[in-house]
Amino acid sequence: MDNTETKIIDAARRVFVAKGLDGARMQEIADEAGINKALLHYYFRSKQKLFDAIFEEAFQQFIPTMGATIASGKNPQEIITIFIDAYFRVLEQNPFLPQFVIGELNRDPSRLATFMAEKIGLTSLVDKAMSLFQNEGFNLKNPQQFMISLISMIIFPFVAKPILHHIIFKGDQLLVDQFFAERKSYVTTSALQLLASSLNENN
Amino acid sequence: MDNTETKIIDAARRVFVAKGLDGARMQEIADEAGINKALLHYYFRSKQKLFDAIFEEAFQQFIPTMGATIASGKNPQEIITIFIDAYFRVLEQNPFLPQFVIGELNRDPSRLATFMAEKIGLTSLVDKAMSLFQNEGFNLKNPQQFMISLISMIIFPFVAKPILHHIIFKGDQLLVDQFFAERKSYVTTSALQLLASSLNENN
DNA sequence: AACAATTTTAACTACTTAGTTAAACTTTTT
DNA sequence: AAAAAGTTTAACTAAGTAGTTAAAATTGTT
Repeated sequence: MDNTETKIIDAARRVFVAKGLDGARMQEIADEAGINKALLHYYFRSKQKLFDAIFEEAFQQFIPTMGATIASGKNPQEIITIFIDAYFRVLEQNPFLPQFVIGELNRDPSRLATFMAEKIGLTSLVDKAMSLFQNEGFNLKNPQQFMISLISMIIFPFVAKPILHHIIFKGDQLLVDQFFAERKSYVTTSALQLLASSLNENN
Repeated sequence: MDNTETKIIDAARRVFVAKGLDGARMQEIADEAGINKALLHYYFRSKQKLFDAIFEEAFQQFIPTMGATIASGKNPQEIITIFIDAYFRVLEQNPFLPQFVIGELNRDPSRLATFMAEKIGLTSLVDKAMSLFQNEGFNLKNPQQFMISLISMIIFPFVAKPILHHIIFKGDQLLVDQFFAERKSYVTTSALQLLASSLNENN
C-alpha cells in the first residue's frame, strides 16, 4: 500500500495537520512524500483538492461513530464508558486531529455547512445520544450540557497540549505522559459521578 | 484613544484573531484600520512585530490572573466559583481568544518557551492553585486532573463553537445562545459536585 | 502664514508560491 | 524488444505578498 497516491496522502496529512491549510506548502508535501512537485500536481490538481481530501478523512475520524453502541440497548453508564474508551483510542493514535479539525473549521466555518448538507446521519446520532439521557426510566435535566462537558474533558487536553506541557507541567514530559495515561479513567469516573449527581437532584 | 496606533492595534487584533498569522494580510489590516499599507509599516516595521504585539496581549488575557483570589483565604469551593465567574466574563467578551491563542501555540509551540522564560509568576500561580486542593484540611487526589477538567469545561465550548452550532444544535442560534447563557452555572455546579465526590472517596 | 508632523499616493523591489509544460528518463507490462 | 505507464528535470508563468521609497498632500502647531 505504499503506492504514490498513498505516499502523497500520508505526506499531505502530516504537513496539513502540522501547519494548516494556509501554512502548508505543496513543495514541502512533495518533499515529505519523496516525490517532486510536478508529480504531486499530476495526482492532485490543486492544493485545495488535496486539502479537501485530507480534511474530509480527518473530519470523519473526529466525529464519533457510536450508532451501533447506542442502539445496543446498554444503559447510559455502560455506553458512556464505551464511548470514552473508544474516543480516547482514536485520539491517542491521532493526538493532533482535534486541533486540526477545529482550527480549520474556525478558519472557515462554511466548510461545516457543506458537510452537514451531505451527512444527515450525523444530527440523528446526536438525537439518539440525547434520548439516551431523557426517556421513561432516565431523566437528565441538561443532556446537552452534560454531553458537551464530557467531550470537553476528553478533547480539550489534546488541543491545549502545549499549554499543559509548558504551563501546568512546567515542561516535564513525564508528568504530561502520566497525565494522559490517567486521563481516560479519570474522565470516566468524573462523567459517571456527574451523571449520578444530576439524577439524584431530580428526585 | 482612536489615534492611528490604536486603530492599527484594533484592526490587527480583529484580522489576526480571525485568520491567524499565516492567513492574515497586511493590506487587509491596513484597510480594516482605515489607513494605507505604507503607514502601517511606518508604525510597525514588520508583520511579525505587529503579530507579536497582538499575541502577547491575547496571551495575557487568556491566562487567568487569580493570584489575589487564591491568596484571599477563601475556601476552595468559593475560589472555584469566583474563578469560573471571572473567566467566563473574559471569554464572553472575547469568545475567539482561546482558539486564537491555542491555534497559534500549536502552530509554533516555541513561542511558549519564550514566554515562560520571562514570566516566572505563571508557574507559581499553578502551584498555588494546586496547594489549594492539597493541604492539611483538604486532600484532593488528582488536583491536576480536576483543574484541567474545569478549564476544559469552560474553554472548550468556545473553541468548538462551529461544531456545537452546526452539529449539536443543528444551526439553531437560539439554542446556542441558551447553551452559553446556562453554561457558567452548569459548570459551577459540576465542578463543585466533582470536588465533593472526590473528597468523599478519600474518607 | 510658516513650519512641522502625519498621512497618502503610487510605483517599485524582492521573494514566495501554486500551478504548468514539454522533454527526457525509468520502470512496468505486454 | 517494444509499448505503455509512471516519474523526473528544469524551466517557466502568473499571481500574491511583505516591505520600501520619495514625493505630494493633508493636517496640526506655533
